[in-house]
Amino acid sequence: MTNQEIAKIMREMAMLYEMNGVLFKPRAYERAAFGIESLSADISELYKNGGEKALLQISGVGKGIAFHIGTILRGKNFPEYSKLKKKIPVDISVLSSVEGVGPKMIKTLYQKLKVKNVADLERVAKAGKIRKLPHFGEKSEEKILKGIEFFKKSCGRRILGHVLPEIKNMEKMILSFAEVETAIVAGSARRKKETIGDIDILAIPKASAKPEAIMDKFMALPFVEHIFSKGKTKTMIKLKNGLDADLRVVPKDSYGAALNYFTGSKDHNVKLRELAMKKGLKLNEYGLFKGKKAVAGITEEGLYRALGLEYIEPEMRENTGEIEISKEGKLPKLIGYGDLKGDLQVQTDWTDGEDSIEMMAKAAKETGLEYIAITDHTKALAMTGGSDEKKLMKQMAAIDKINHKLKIENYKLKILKGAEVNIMKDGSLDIDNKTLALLDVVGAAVHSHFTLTREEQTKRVIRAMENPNVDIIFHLTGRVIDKRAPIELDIDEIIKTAKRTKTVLEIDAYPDRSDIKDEYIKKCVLAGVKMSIDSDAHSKVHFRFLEMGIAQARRGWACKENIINAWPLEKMLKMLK
DNA sequence: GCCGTTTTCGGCCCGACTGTTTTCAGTCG
Repeated sequence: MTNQEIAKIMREMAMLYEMNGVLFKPRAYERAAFGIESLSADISELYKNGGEKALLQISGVGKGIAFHIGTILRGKNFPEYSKLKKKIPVDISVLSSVEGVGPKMIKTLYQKLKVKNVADLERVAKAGKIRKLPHFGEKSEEKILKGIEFFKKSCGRRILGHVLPEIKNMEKMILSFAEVETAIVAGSARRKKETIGDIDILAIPKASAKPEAIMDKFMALPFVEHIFSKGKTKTMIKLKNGLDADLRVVPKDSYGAALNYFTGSKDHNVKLRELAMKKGLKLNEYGLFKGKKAVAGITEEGLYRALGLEYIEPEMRENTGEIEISKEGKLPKLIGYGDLKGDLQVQTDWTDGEDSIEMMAKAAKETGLEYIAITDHTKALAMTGGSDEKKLMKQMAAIDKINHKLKIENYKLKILKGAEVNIMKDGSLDIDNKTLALLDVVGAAVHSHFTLTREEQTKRVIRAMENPNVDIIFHLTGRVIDKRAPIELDIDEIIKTAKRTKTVLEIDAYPDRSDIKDEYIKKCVLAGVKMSIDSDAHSKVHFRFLEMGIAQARRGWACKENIINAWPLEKMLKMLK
């Protein structure tokens, strides 16, 4: 069984207990589900090697839940689950994903109307049966139907890199309202998660302005599809692009507390509130209070300070140890959004890119870079017109010429010669070593045989890393979010080999890839393995993706010294093999 | 059922909005 499947059962358990009015267990199971979902190791593997004891290291999993997971993994019945499920045999996970439908409602709908799934729900709602139930009415029924409609066309979470321009645009529009003093996007977009489920926006009204006026303007924006709820301080809408957006308006004195609250993550916030409580304080979105007196909350910095913490960057706020380290004053100084000096993976019209070497170089310069490596595909990737040794030699000569030209034009940008060579099934490369040795930057990548076993894939990539010419492994796991699963790899073994062979692991910033992911970045930082942040640009407009790569690195707690292309050119080149 | 700078028992984050009632439960974040 996969981590996802186990996590799903834990989440269902949480809802089943919730339905039955059991206290505290729902939260416990939810936390266990979250812990399992964010686990990098395979839970069944963990159990096989270390038994129930090994499961205790999963956050939110204690003796009780470890025992239950053990039972499930041994293929046996999990008695409490079967019992509760028998009482209310419905598709809880799916039903609860309908907006506005929760555990208690699911229970009532099953007991009174035998609703087991979304199709049943739609049928009874359309038949007008729901409005006749006690505590339900016409409006609840309409709300459910609307929820089903959105459920049907819901596209789930969206890749942040894809929707970020729209989000920034929306932020700008709200900022332009006459009544708004300041507005900022919070939530998972501010934490720069790979994907986001909705957009949270915080606005502060001008002293003279009424919050209602801001709400009215917000709801009148052209991209609003539907209004879920509207109040003086909180409005929830659905956008035409399918995303939900919440706007909250708070007084100026609460800006820091509100921004912190709406940025999340939920777990980070809970931990902060617990910390406040232990200090005899109360934290909510309006401030940090001692009795009725606010002691902090105007700024986020002040809020953290009052809690005895260093300021924690939004990208770190996941309650994965950042609060503890912050207490000790030992937070890493994360790489900044303006810190990149180069980009080591750039494709051009020599293969599957859209623009010429010179156009890419000039666009890179405008982005603020000092060097780029041209890394077109090589011959095994025939569909891209990949280079063979001869074409690479030709391209190297062309790069010399363009570098010369840029120098005369006083463009302070250096183009490096590189390639994105293919790692073949057996770990060999599709370009000979003699030619690779002539390149400044050799990136190697898996573009085929995605379904080999974990052992085979690991061996294959390790062999590539052992090649004395391979400087960087590009997009290590090969995943494409929502399209292709990552290849199976023994990450710890890969990181060990990277350290031994001085191979750099890339953080591919192309939004669909975002590869390697944050938890692997954290492992690299710990192991002292260097990384690069590359755009994987296939067009001159793609350099904007570097922002997403930096975000990913920050979520993995990486600093400037961990990222080789944040270094000056000479120092970076010395690092390469 | 979990967890620990109130530590092996006794707590467990906090508030907005809605709909159906008329003081609050359910849902959401």
